Amino acid sequence: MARAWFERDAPVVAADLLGKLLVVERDGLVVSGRIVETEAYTADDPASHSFRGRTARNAVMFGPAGHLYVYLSYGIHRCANVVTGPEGDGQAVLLRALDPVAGVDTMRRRRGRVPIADGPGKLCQALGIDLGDDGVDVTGGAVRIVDDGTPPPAAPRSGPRVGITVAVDRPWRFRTPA
DNA sequence: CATACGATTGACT
DNA sequence: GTCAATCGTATGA
Repeated sequence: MARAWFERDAPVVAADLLGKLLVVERDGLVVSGRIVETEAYTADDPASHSFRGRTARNAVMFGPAGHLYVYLSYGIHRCANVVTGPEGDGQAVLLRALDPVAGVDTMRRRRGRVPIADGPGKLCQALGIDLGDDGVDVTGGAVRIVDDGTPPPAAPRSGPRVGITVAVDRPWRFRTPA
């Protein structure tokens, strides 16, 4: 995807990401999956890491769109986001779940025989995304988001975000219907 | 400097 | 359904 595609507002990109492929190429292994669940976060959103301004951790969120924002969650898991919107805005889309497409055997090995990625932590584990990937460009390169021609669902399911207790009036969780 | 807590997951009752 | 794991970060003294 081109940079401009990511420069739109987070809720728009979040819905449009459904159906796209997330590809991770590393150590000669290619692993990919189709994105089926996302969540949008903006700077005026109390639930967003960017809400209280730029810090060392969320610096990438305030950088140019189309880059990966990876952080450690609960001291154990990693969560991957794609930065969206104008540079300096602090918007991002959390990649919550995807359906395995390629490299299923690799995903199975990383995930302990279960090649599913139905949660942000599991997704990163299956694809091998870690904190070293914070800030990488996903418009091309080892970690990238590509369009294989599959259109986003016409009627994505949306609702309140998971694990969020504030701003529940923003239905910014998007999911591909089963 | 001290401390409370989280955009989660998996194991256990 | 309940709960511990585990540590970087944000926040306050």
